[in-house]
Amino acid sequence: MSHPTGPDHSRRKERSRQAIFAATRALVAEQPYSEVTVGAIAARAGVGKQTIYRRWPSKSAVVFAALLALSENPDGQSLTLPDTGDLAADLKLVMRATAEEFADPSFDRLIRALNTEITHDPALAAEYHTRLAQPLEEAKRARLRSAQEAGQLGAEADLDLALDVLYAPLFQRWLHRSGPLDAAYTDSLVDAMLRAFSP
Amino acid sequence: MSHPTGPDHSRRKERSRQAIFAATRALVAEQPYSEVTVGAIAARAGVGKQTIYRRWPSKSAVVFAALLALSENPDGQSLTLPDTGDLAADLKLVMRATAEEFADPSFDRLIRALNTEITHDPALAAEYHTRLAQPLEEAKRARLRSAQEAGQLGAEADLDLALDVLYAPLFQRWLHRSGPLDAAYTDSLVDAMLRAFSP
Amino acid sequence: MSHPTGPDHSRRKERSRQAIFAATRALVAEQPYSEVTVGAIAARAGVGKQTIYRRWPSKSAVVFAALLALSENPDGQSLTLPDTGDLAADLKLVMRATAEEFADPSFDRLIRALNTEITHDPALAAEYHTRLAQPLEEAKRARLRSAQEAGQLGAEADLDLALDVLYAPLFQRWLHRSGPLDAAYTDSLVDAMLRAFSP
Amino acid sequence: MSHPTGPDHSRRKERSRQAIFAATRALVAEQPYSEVTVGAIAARAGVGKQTIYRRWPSKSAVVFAALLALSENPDGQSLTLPDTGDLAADLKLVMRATAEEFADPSFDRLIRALNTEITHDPALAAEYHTRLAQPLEEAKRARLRSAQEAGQLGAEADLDLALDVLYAPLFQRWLHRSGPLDAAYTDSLVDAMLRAFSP
DNA sequence: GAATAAGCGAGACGGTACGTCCCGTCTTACT
DNA sequence: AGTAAGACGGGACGTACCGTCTCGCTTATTC
Repeated sequence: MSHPTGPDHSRRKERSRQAIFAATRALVAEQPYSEVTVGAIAARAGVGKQTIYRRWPSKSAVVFAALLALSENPDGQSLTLPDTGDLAADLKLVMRATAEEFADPSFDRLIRALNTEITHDPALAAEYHTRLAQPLEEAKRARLRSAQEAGQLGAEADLDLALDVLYAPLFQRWLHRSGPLDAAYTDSLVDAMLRAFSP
Repeated sequence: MSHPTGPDHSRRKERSRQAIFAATRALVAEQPYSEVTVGAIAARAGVGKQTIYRRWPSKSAVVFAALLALSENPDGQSLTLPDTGDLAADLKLVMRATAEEFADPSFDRLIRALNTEITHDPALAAEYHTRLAQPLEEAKRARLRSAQEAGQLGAEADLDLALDVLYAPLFQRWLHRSGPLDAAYTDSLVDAMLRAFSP
Repeated sequence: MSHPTGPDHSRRKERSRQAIFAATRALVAEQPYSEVTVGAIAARAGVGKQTIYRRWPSKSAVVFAALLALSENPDGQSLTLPDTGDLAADLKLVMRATAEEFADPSFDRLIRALNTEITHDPALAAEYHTRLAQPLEEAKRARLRSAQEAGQLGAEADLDLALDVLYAPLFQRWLHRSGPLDAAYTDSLVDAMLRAFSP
Repeated sequence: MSHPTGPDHSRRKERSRQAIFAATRALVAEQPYSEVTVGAIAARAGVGKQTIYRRWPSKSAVVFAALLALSENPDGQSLTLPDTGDLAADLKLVMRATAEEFADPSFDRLIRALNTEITHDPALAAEYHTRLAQPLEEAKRARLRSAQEAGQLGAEADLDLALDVLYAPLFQRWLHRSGPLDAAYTDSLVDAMLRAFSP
């Protein structure tokens, strides 16, 4: 089973691919996204600019691919959220962890860059949803479904809506820096969601 | 009554100011934000580039000012939301109207541009909150407070959290284009919020 | 009397023009012509690349203009060759001086570069002839005409042909490095020309 | 009898060699020399770039080799100029023929390219003289020597100088396009040379 | 006749210069 | 004094080739 595109320069290809991703992540983490240039990525990766342009059409696409490659689960095993039986406790734990991730400046810059890109490019947005957001959402939905089956959520509860109610306020507060991402806030979101969707 | 800046050039100043804002809004509405340039705004407004740079430090600031000027309530009268006494109906009406606004492509582009800027620039974000978001939020909060006083919401309800639960999912769905912004969705958000915060 | 092309930024313009010419001459003199780049000229001149491209269409044109500017007689006074009455002595003197000029490595590189350009671009060749070659040729022709009137050259002698016979072998020997450019050679050219065109 | 370089791939080698030369000549004849690229030669010849770089160090060298291969006398027989006993007539004939060769656009481009290369690269210049120029010059010199022995040229005449006087003006007029390469001009050169070097 | 290894076509690679675009500043002529 | 116009120094863009490298395939010889 060979590629139809010609000789398989796969070793060099893979090496440069990883170098490009590493350089991209480093640069996006250490300076504002708009000041990252394709030339700088190439130089840091020890790669010609053409090697980047041959594979991706724009800076956005490279950055996006670099973040995807970082986040993707390579061995196909699916994510699962903790399930102790105590829904409120489990959700509060997970949301506090999420809020903490956003506190890291590098991660913050990376995700802001990613968010800007998917905001302006529907094609990237679609790929983002398929490859990153959906697997994560599915894990969250699975936890809610388990709670629903245990009678902790209403039988008719719209679990997707419940997830929106949980996560959208957190995301928005982070994106607009409109308030602290602390445990009090995430806990109150969990409580509100439970009041809305309990039986 | 002259300005403290010297002889009275205020008429010219005001004329060019309005021309710049009009040109900015037109350009941002008709093409991707990143392709709008200060040079193009100046040319369209029939103004020298320096006239823009003398007043604002960057493209973002001009765009932001143009949007502020558009949205601000010039005569100081504060916004109010409808209050028929039926909280659910009033909120559903308002949220459907909000969702419809987002459907307009020009408005969509403008708000995405604005959102990108405030996402990356905390100073702009602060100004945005003070001058645009807070007045609107205050109007919404006032409506909820009125309902709370009428006993339609719990006495202890956190009204800011309630607003987040109502609006953040709507905003996120629009920003990420993760689903239709239809009445079914906005209505279900109102219902969820009411379940969570009713007495 | 103003330029029709807009505001007269003539001071800056002239300063950058001279800086570009100086940088060009320095670079062409110190390295092979093909390794001189427009970017390097701009950097050395402390000028943006666009300032060069705004004025000349290509590297060749800049180099050519820089050499023209160097060689042109700014105050309109015409060249004259020595005229002692002894034609052979005068010509031998002039040709030895010409041969010595070619011995300077910087000058050599500059003239080779110029020669390559006019060899490949008829438009440049025409300009070269009008502005550099013809004035010089006219001076030489005038010396021969003076000799002709003194009866030292045949009345019917084709003076242009005589000039070709004098200078073309010198030029070719230099261009192809096919032999030494010494006094013996230039003197023998003068002698041959005199034998061919004396009465 | 095998080459020292290993197994005898000489047939393939020779085929690709000829393909490279043909492609090179075609490309140099049909477009400006500076726009001919090694990649284009390789593609036109149906050959990998490495096959070219393995054999020649640069584009110049390939072009030069292609022209040498074209012009060289493969069977070792030496050139001879016509010798009817009438020196003036013989030389005028030969020079008219030379002038006509230069009129062919393809030939013109080829020779200009060759000239540019040998102008800038002394090593190529040396090879050019040894393998192309000298055999031709020797033939011309032989014709003059024959005339000298017949008493048609002075016994002391410097035949190399005579050749320079004949050919350099023709070459220079072609190179700089400074006048028509017609019979009147070539004839007048022959006449001038004869006046200068006759007994 | 199959195994071996040299050389080939193809073309991706790291790198450099290209010529263009736009930035934010500066200069000029005009009002 | 402040403006419209636009040239300027600077720097990133995305492209074209350079000369090198790696790959799989073709050949021709060797066992």
